[in-house]
Amino acid sequence: MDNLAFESGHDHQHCIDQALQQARLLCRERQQRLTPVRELVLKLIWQSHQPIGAYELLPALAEAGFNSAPPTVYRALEFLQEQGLVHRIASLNAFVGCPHPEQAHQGCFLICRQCHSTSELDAGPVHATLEQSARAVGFTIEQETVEVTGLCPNCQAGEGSDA
Amino acid sequence: MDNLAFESGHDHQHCIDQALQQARLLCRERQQRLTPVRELVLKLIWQSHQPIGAYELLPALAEAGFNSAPPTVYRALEFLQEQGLVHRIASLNAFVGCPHPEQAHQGCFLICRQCHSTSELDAGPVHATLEQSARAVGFTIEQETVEVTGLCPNCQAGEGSDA
DNA sequence: AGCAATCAAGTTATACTATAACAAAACAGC
DNA sequence: GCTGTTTTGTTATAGTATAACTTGATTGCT
Repeated sequence: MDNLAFESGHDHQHCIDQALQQARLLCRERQQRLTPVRELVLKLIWQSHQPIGAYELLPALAEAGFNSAPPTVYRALEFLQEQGLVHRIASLNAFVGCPHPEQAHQGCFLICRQCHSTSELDAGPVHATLEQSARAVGFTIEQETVEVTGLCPNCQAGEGSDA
Repeated sequence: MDNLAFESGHDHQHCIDQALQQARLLCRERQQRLTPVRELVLKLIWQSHQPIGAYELLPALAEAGFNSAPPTVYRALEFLQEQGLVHRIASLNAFVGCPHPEQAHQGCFLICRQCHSTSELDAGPVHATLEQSARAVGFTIEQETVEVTGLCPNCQAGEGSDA
């Protein structure tokens, strides 16, 4: 689906701008308010371009003149999650920008344990498999947490030359 | 694989006894020490038969005369996880007994949001799907977190009659 | 524009989850 | 029994998240 995270030479600033632009558009369409603090949180998350912890965002909020107590950032994160603009990575207690916020979906992530780059995959195939297993036992799926940790292509190369 | 959690009439005490028996056996085989505090933690986890938080275990440890500071339980949990006897559920910050500790494997869980019963599925099918997606982008999988939340059969029945 | 209702942000306090670091005790092999 | 190793006790603290109440901004109505 979207594996920019594993490509070395992509235009990061372009990523950020595009994500923000789309967020503004979506929020307008949905009549949701992408307030300054919410937009800043989203921008910071995209700037990191890796899963980032809530508390890591606080200093930048403070610098920008906002209140930098935890509830501020958690409230922004809650909003952004509701709008599908960011996902939470449970195994890392961290948050990452969603490259496809236009329609609600479950996340499915590949997370490099070394460089922490994270790629969101199409959750479709995994969902189909899970749906089948769940149906077999009569379970109704509402939410899926699929987080895969390992080594991205770049870091595999690195490990090989180290050894 | 093992869906006891969704079957209403299973012999719970038997579950617990069997899990403990197998744990003792495995640890002996592996020359690992299933000390009293470790065994107690394992027993408590199986008694709950649902994901249970580390701090919820502390009172019972205190009653049994052990130190009940967090490190005690976290160390026991770490050991039990290393031995494959329990899994951690990242999306709940909780721990659950593993019904198949005899060989290392990734967990794949169905978690009922209402009654909190949790069933560990065979991770094979999901793993195959993930492996394929990962290979396509050159990612090497090391660890999988697959946690599905929804409604178990029993609770679906309950919701129907409520509405 | 003025008002009321709603939503968002500020603020303080605290709950929950997990680990670091060092001391004491228990255990295993010689 | 001595010694090195593993486990447990103990104290302190780091890291993550939310409750509850106050203040401020925005919206929609008249």
